[in-house]
Order: sequence, then structure tokens, then C-alpha cells
Amino acid sequence: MATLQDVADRAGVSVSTVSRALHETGQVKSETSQRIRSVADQLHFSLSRSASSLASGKTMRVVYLTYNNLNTWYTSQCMEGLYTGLYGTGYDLIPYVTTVKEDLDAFIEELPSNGNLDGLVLTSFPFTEDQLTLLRGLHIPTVAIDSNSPDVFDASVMLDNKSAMYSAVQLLQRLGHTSIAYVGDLLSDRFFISSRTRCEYFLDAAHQLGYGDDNIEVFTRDDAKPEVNGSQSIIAQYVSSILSSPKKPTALCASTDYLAMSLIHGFREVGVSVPDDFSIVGFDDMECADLMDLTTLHQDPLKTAKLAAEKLLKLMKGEEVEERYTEMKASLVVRHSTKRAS
Amino acid sequence: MATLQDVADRAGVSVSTVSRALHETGQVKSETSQRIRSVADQLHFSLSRSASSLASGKTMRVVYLTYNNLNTWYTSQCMEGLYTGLYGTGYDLIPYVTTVKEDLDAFIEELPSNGNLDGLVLTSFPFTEDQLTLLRGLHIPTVAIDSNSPDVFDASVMLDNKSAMYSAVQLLQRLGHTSIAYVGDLLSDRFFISSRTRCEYFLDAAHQLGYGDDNIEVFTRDDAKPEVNGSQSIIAQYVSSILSSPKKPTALCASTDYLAMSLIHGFREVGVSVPDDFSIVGFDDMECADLMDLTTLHQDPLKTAKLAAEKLLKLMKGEEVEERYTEMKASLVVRHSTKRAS
DNA sequence: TTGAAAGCGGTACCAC
DNA sequence: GTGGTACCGCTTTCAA
Repeated sequence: MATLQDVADRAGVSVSTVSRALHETGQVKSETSQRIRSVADQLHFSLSRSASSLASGKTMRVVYLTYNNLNTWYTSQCMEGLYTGLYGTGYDLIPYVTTVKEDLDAFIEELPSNGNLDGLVLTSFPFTEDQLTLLRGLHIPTVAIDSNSPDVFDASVMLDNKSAMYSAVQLLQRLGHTSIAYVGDLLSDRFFISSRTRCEYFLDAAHQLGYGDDNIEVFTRDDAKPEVNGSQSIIAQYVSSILSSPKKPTALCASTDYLAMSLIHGFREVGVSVPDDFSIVGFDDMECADLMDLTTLHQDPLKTAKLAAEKLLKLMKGEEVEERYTEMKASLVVRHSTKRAS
Repeated sequence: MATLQDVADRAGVSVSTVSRALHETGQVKSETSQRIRSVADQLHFSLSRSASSLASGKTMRVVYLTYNNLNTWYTSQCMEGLYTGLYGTGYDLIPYVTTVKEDLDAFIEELPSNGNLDGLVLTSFPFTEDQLTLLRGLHIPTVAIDSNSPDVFDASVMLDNKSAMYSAVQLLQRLGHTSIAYVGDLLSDRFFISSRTRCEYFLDAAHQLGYGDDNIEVFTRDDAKPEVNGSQSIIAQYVSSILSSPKKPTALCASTDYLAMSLIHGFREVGVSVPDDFSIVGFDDMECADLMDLTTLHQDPLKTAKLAAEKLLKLMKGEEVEERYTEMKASLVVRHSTKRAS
């Protein structure tokens, strides 16, 4: 592994000069610079990030803090968006997944004194007050994606779940559905802020649009028998709860596309048709949604994350972001999983 | 940001001792160790990775080199598998995506002298001979996933595409399909090694099972008119080529589930039914496949990647891997996108 | 425009 | 068991 010194020796200059030449600070005579660069090329030289970091105080690392898994549609879109947003800047993107609560706690605890990252992007977490206090005092730039406490962070990009859910409920109403329901996530809604948020806005919208409590229902994972596990059986349970509900809903809003599609599949298995017997609206508009003809709320977390990365870059440069909170809109995409109530 | 020195001062010991205590080398009196740890906790101390790296020569970074995007099903499964495989070891996982050929070239060029990673995991790339030579001489452990030149790397995990394609073709034959076709990826097969590999094995299997060239056909992206872009129109073109083919295939093997599902959708739009008019077999068994009742070849890239990470860990420890090449099997999952030829 | 040298915050070897 | 200290490879003043 060649070092700056090696390059300097071969080029007949000092390490300082090599460093300057490689960083294109413009203070090196172009002739010297040329020579240095060619020597560096010959040696396949590349700077040691550790040494650079240590000397400069910048780690060139951005951490993406998320929960559960990297292989969900949402998270992978975020990763891609962050990656493209950071691309070409020299910053490395490091995913940090908090599978258990302790991971998250430890990470947050250590954050203030942790000199191992220059910037942090995080997705919506159910932070405790103590954690929020800690986060508030953070000295490294932090950008939140879909956070429910945006004011705590230096910047944030949030999806407007409220108007999204309103448009979904409005669609169902226009289609003549008089009894409607929300179906929560496959995983516990306690952890999935977005599902809970959407549920609240669903209820708000329903009330606003004149639905009475007798015509609104909510099905969530947390109501499921604790022994029920595996998405197959959760879906089966959802399906039977919905079918046997005294409120007899004819239209459903699901917290995600994946859930919506699973429900459609679950209904089909017991001979119930979507959209003939039930109208279903999803959320996300993932690639499969189009293929399954799902009516859904389209969101673009890739774009969201890219924007988050761009804000973070500004903040890390010490600049102000032009817009501290950015709200992204979801748009209703009507396909064929919804139809007029019969 | 507290340093080792700060902790040492407050604990009344030397930095060496603090370092040893924090690394639990076992050479520190437990009483001293306790005191040190409590001081460290108080100070919210955490080691500087840059400094540790520089001093120890280990970067504690593993790079995952891949192409195109982080938001594909396959890549996100790999990310998750690598992350879980590396979890708890202190290694950071850093994705490196080569969108353009130049990125890949530059990365490979720089690799031998690049002291910025301790290990490398890479997915199948169409490497040139020069690059392979470079890779062969690498001094950092390298593990390949689904590589077509596994002998170049210290270890690898590969999917057995051959037997997978054989079982798909066999299924179609048993179902009585006398004219069959392979449909290549939505993106250029030139870049997608796996698609090309599968195509070759599809042809091998077909020949082996007695299909003659008159009853075998291949549709690929590269045949498409260059002006055709966007997956919608590519699918439309695939569909019309297939429908107008003089060989009149009645069964198709698609390179991926996503393609298979897109084809089903495309057929449906022109009033052609799957499986009534065409049988289709996908590849991957992504979550949606079940929901769309797709017959497919199930593979588990998460598991594959996790295994790759485990092998890499061994190699980075200087140990031998017990199995240098591991072959993963895909299994045929028969659902309802295939049926007996009419 | 260039060079010398003082760190950056650890690790690990060598003493004691 | 513990402390002293020479690096690790680079950045960044300060001086020339």
C-alpha cells in the first residue's frame, strides 16, 4: 500500500505538496501537480481514509439509521435514494439497522460523543422523550425522513399522510361505500409509526366526510391473538375478522400495498372477490401494484431520501438548507381494486 | 468528543490500560477495568474508528460491490443478508454501486492498493481478463456471489442455475408443451450475467430433453429496437414478438419473476390468458410471486449473502473457509401460471 | 509555490 | 498488570 510519502519521494517533493496536488487546492504549480498525479497513478495510490479522517476530523461517513430490515420495499428505496444523493461526494453510506430496542437505545446514547459519522439520516422512530432530548443536543447534522417529530432535527422530509388518507377515503365515499375500514400493518403497529399515523388520518378523514362510528372500523395486528404468527395466518385472521364484522365494511384502506395485495389474495382464497365484494386501496405504489391492478396511494421514498441526502450534504458543508421541512405529497392512483359499491 | 486520554486521566491510569480494558483483553485487573468502564460510560466515550484503523491497520469496513441499484429485490436481499451476517462483528457494511462501467473500472484499478476496506463481497460482473488478473492478485479477502468465475476469488456462493433451468424446462415438457421459449431481462442481457447464464442453461436443458431448434426460441432485450425504452413498451414489444412468432411457443421461462409478472400483465392487456394460452415460469420467488400465483424457481439471496458474509469473516480472521465454493439450489415452486398444454 | 513538523486518537511493543 | 512511547498516514498551520 503506497503512502503519500512514497508518492512524494518518487515525485521529488514533500508530502504536503502531494496532499495539496491530490486535493486540487490550486496552490500547486500545474507542472508539479501533473508530475505528482502521474506518479500517484503509477503507484495506484489512494488516500487512506482513516488517516485523512483522523487528521482532518471529518469521517466522510453518513449513517442511515433504520429499523427491522434492509430488504423491504421502503428501505431499499431509501437506500437507493440516499446513495444517489450522496454519489460522487466522497461520503460513504453506512446502513445501521436497529433490530431490537437495545440497539436503538445504545446507538442514540452513544451518538453525541460518537466521532464516527459526519451526518445522520433516520427514519421515523418511536423515540422516547429522553432520546429526543439527546437528539436535540446533537452536534452533527441530522435529517429525518417521515419523522413524527420533525422539529427535533436539522431538517426533514415528510410524507403528507393526512391528505393522502383523505383522498383515499374520499374515493371510497364517491364510489358509494357506506361502511369502510382501515387495516393495519402485518407487523405490530406499535413499531410502525407510519401505519399508526395513517390510521389516525383515515379516521379523521372518515369523520370529516360524514362517516359515523358505526360505519368505520379498524383492524390491526395488535388485536391478533399473540399465538398467530407468519403473514399467511395473520392475513387469514384479518380476512375472517373482516368478513364476520357486524359493521359489514365494503371498502378497505390498507397501510401498505403489500398488505393490500395479501388481503386480495386472502379474499380470493375464500372465494371473495376484489373489487366485486370489496374495494381495497393500498399505499406505496410499489412496482407490483401496477401488475396486480391495485388502486393505491403513490409515494416515492427514493426521491424523498435523495432530497434528505441533499439537505444533509448542505448541512455538513455548514450551509443552511433553504427549506427545513419539506412535505412530499402522495397521489391517488386509481386502478381496478376499487369499484362502485353494488 | 472524549478521547482515550480523557478516560485515562479520569480513571488515573494510562491510555494503554484503558485501551486494554475496553478491548477486554483480560490482562487488566478486574477492579481497574470496572473503574475504567464506568468512567468511559460517564463520558459517553466511544473509540474513534479512524484512529483505531490507522493504528491497527484494520479498517473494519466491508464493501459490497454491486451494479445498477440498491432498490431491486435481489440487491436488497443481498444487503440484508450481508448485514445480518456481519451483525455484531464491528464491521461496517458499505455498498458501492457501479452505475457506469467507468465506476467499476476505477474501483477495480484502485483495489489492490486501496487500504480502505478489509474485505470485499461482489456480485456477478462481466469482468474483463485484465480485471480478473488484478482481482486474482488481491491481498484482501474477496467473496463472490453468483460469480461466473468463482476460481478467481477466495470463496464464493453460487446459485445452481443449471439444474434450476432444467427443472423448469422439465416441468413444461411434462405439461405437454412442445414449443417453448426463454425471455431475457428487461435490461440488457449483456450486463445481466444471470439472465444470460439462465438462457444458456435453458437451451441446454431444452436440447437435452429433446426439443429441436424449431421448438425453442429466445427473446431478449438486446433484440429490441434501440428506440424502445421504458419497461411498459419493452413488455409490449416482447408480447407482440411472442404472439407473432412462427414457432408458436406455448410456454415461457422468464429470467426473473418481475419480468414474468410483467409479461402476464402484458398478455392480459391484449386479452391473452396465462395460464390458458401461455404457461409462464418465473425466477426468484419474490414475495409478490405468491400473491400473483406465479410458478417460479425459488432462490434465497438473503441466505446466500449471509453465507458469503460468514465466509468473508473467516477469511478476514485469517482462517480457512471449510467450503470454498458453495452451491445453492433453486427449487421449483409450482403455482398457477403454468398448466397442461391444451 | 513549497517544505517542515505538529498533531489527529488510537494500538501494540517493550519495559518495569 | 501497568505505563511509556513509537508509530499508523494524512492534514494543516507556519515559515521560508
